[in-house]
Amino acid sequence: MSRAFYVTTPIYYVNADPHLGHAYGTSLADTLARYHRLAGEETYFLTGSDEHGEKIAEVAASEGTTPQSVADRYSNAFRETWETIGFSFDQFIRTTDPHHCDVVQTILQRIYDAGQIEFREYEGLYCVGCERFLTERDMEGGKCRDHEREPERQKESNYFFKMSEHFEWLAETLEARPDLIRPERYRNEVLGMLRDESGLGDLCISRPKTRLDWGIELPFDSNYVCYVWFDALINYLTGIGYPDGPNFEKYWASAEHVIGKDILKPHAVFWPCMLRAIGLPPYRHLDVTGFWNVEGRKLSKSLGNAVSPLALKERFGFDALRYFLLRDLAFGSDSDFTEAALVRRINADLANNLGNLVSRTLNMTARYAGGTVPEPGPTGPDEQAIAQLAATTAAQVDESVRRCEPHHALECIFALSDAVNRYLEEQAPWKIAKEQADGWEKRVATTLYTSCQALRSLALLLAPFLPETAPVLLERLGIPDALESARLPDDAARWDALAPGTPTQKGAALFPRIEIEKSN
RNA sequence: GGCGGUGUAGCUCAGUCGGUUAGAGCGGCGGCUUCAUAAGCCGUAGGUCGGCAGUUCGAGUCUGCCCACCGCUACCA
Repeated sequence: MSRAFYVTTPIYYVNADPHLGHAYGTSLADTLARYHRLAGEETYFLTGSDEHGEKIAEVAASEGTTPQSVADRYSNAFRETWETIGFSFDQFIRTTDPHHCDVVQTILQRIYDAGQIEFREYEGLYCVGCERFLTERDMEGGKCRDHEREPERQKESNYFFKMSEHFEWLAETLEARPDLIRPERYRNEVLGMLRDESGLGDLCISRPKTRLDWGIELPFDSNYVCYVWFDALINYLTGIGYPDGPNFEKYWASAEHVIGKDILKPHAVFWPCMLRAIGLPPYRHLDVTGFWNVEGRKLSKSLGNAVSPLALKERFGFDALRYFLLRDLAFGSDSDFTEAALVRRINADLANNLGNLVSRTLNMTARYAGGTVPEPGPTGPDEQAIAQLAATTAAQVDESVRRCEPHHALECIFALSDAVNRYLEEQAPWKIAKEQADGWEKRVATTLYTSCQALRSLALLLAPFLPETAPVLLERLGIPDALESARLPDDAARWDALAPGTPTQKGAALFPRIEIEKSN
């Protein structure tokens, strides 16, 4: 029985166009999905859009249009961008899909029947300008910060999910499963939230329609709609056919959510508690990413420095961009996106190291071996060392990907490429070919054979990270179908899979070097 | 304020259970080489491991205090 793998991106809130941060999270999930597929696991990759809630209603009101049309516009922008880029998601879910709304209502009713939802009257300070209740933080000198007016004391009744009943269980679960939330610092943060109880209580899951009607109606009270987070999180279940889809159990048991650090609390606290109330086990991993700054500044709508993923794809190619994102951001930390750093990374790793290795290997194969993978002569310790390193690298990549450390996986892969460059330098087949001493042809053949095998390993290991480039490389190695039957990590460690006699093609530069521009 | 994190070569960062001369990549500099994308390879950088004190035979690696920056505590990936 093959293993399963289920990965999700956050569902993107439809009040802005896709930017670098969205592209990063989706690239990570896409890479994980591709890796696990190549590892022979039944993989399901879900992304989508989160479309309910006040902010969308506000945007619609300000534009004089309907929330649905705002949601349609941005949801399409995300879906089309992701399709253009070529992400390998299996489904693009929308929280306004009728099926999703049905599932949300089913779950609400079930939790309600189980006594996990309570109707409570709430009295607080309501700001007419904000159209919401204020907390102390929203006020200064007794007035709303935004509107500088005194809020009114109002009563409102709402439904609350008795979330706090699950906190003890959640804390124990986090203690028992150190890799549930990773990197570890975010797990610690969540434990902190649970410990000091600052502000964390039961979760208000309703909004009266008099205030907000853009949401899913509560099945047990048509005067209310569901709080947007409660609705949104459930997409992760809807997407794989909850409650009775044939694959639901299989996928849910291997669920892995990729999120940004800004939405840690809903995913690390609300969601596990909700799942427990629903009667489901928690997800397997929550992978929390850091943020990208741009040229030293925070990514922000008001600064207008949001970087369009499509524009970057146009200029640099998506494989290169994605490589930079996954390589340069230590998983979990923040990092700075600069064009200078991007160009440096592309040139140093993709052009000089990998791309040039491909060029020189395939060029020499054409020149000294008639354009086919040569029949090797006897191998020595140098060849065995390369083969050994490929095997080690495959194992390291597997481990790193499973720990959600893409930067480390890539570091290992490029160390292999680096080692092959050095190996070539030591063997110097061009020199041997020139001197033509006894048996020179066999020696050159052995060297080129070894390099070609290494390129094959590199292409397989890179396939999840560079989905456009890896197939090109495999094609040049004369094995265009290699990915169809490949199994990572073991196949990347095989050293006999590229048969002598296989025709190779030199081709153009895989990643042309980018010359320094004075654009900024 | 509270909780947490970070501070290691010019830049980005690794540094497991404390132990010989503190590492990598990039950049810079010098040399070699020409199969290759002016790419590659070799050598080099002498950094008080934020500061002070302590524990120890011995601390970047543990303890305390201090300084700086950052995150969370408030539904922007």
